[in-house]
Amino acid sequence: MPVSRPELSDSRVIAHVDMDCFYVQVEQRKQQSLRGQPTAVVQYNSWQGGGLIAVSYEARKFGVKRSMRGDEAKKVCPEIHLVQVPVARGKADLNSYRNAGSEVVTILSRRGRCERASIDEVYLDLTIAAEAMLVDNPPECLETISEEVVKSHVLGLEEDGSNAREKVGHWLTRSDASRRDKLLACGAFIVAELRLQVLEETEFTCSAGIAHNKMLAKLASGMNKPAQQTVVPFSSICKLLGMLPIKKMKQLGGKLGTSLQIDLGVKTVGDLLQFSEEKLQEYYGVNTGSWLWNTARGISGEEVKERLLPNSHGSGKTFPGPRALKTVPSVEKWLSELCEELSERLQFDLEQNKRIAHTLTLHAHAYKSNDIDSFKKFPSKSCPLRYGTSKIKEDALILFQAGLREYLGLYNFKISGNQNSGWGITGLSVSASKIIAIPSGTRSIMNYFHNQQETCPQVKLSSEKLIQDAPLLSPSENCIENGGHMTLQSIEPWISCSEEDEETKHSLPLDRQLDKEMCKEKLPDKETSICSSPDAEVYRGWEKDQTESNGDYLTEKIRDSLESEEGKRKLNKEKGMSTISRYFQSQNSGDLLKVEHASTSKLSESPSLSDHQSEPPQENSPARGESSVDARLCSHIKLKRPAWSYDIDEIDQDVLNELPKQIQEEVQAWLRPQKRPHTVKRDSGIARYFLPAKNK
DNA sequence: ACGGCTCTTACG
DNA sequence: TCGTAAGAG
Repeated sequence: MPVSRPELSDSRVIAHVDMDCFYVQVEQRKQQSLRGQPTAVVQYNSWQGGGLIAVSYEARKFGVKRSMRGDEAKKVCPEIHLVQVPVARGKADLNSYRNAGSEVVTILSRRGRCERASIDEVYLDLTIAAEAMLVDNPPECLETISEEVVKSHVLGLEEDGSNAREKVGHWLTRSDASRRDKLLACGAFIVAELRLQVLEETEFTCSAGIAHNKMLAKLASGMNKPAQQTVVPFSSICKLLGMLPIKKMKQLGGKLGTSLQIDLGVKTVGDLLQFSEEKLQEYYGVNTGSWLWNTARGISGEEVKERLLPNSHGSGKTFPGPRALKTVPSVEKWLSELCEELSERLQFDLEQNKRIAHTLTLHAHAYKSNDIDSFKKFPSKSCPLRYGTSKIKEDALILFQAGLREYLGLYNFKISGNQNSGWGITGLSVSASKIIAIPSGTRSIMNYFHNQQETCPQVKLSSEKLIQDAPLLSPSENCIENGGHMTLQSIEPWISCSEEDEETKHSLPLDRQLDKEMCKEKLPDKETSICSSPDAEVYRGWEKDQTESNGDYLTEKIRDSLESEEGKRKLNKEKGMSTISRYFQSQNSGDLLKVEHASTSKLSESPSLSDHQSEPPQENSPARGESSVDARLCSHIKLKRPAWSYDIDEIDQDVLNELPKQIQEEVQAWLRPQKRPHTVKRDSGIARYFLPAKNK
């Protein structure tokens, strides 16, 4: 749902740049003979010639549309060239487009804050650059203006006939213009340059909108395509929105827009002006109501975020109708393909961008026949993400099984969980999210762990969560290995190592526990992470040697848990506790819990655990005031292997009492599961538009 | 029982 | 927090 943001400045210079039929351009660059030809990119789908996902402007003239099938397109445009999307592992492979998108983003980010909005779109905040230009090199002083910028469209200028360029040129260089208009004019110059650079360096054309906010820039970029740009002066806003069909506004293309039409009789954005903010809030809630009110006036304070890379990676496939997957093994097979692609992209992201994803999520669409609640949705499930293709596969399958069990219900799962009776999977996807840049430098790594400990010493686990998520925790938990060195050289090997290597030797070298359970607030962001010295540091692969059994162990447990509710509860407790135990271990409460120590591996040969009391200064040791905690944490991070299971009765109350209060509370809460906090249903509001139309 | 396949954001 | 839903392209 859209949310209103206060407008911080009304003279920002914001651009939206949109690649023209991007996939087609990528294919045309690859195969130059397609240039200028009516062309479309089709997605592999033998049914009716595949679905079009991008259509060249030449083909559009013939009436070819996206969301036509290949066969239809041929009918209206027999000359059309249909190019197939690359296929890998039995599914569409969009990597070439992603990479091309990155090329463009790199160029477009040169002049100001840049937000990658999708594979082929970015927002730019050019305020600073435009202000600077206005000071140093104002358009009114320019002697010549480039072809590209004089081709701009300026809303509100009547561009009738041949003198359009003259008028635009005049508007751009007017010395008596308002400051806002001058800033936009500067923006137009900058964007024209950027677009030219994109063309020269990538061969791609794009269109752009230049305005005072994202909403208007986006609107404008679509007004003159392809390969053109459009400016929205302040004075043109009213007219622009007054005419605009409500559905054309971003965020109003779906149910909300429909609801506005039906419930309020609104046809254009301008029609919204009649309604008071309160009225709109009454209908659509405070946030959306305010957003609508502001939107009608062309007000949008949404900022351009600095983001050049995606926040998540996903890989999915649909299995429509008769192709639905009906057995667990077939699901496993496809899951495996999807996980391979995902893993590959994660490795790539790691190498290229030094980022690590922390959460793995599985989504599925399913149907089941002959059941009361056959409309139930397949629940999505997530767990900590462990690097390594086969680990991802393993975990994804576990997530799937957990989801399936929940979807089918205990009874049906037991009866038919494994055979094809009554259920089918029509869509599967795995995705990786919570992608965080690896802080570089020993100090920042130390800081990283330290901060996490400082800011969130409490293990954030509610009993509710435990029960819910228990079976979903990672079967094998990694421990943290921080050798104190991190260099490119040291990171490369395990990045590029082979599958076997990866599986036997390298797990993800990051603290999933620490960041996930101890301290989400203080994850290193641009401010806190120190990008200082490229000095020697290592993220060693966290060894693993307790893995093999764990996957099976978990599977067993799930199976066991099916036998009785009691079994289920027990399992949950164990899983939750193992999570807590990991924390305790890193807190150096070795005797608190009885753990099954796995054999040591070569990585843990260094200083022994007992050193932890004394300062174990490592090379490049933190050696700052707070080093004691750091060092201790690190030594544990380095040496301790979290237990997979332990005996709950072994918890020593005395030791427990020594723990920080918050931890104690968490443990107590776990020992005596508390009732859920009663969540109050939000004041009814009128959530009408969320309901299917017929229910209204 | 779908156009496929991604991706982001907001909410409870 | 996780899981869901809407929305965009």
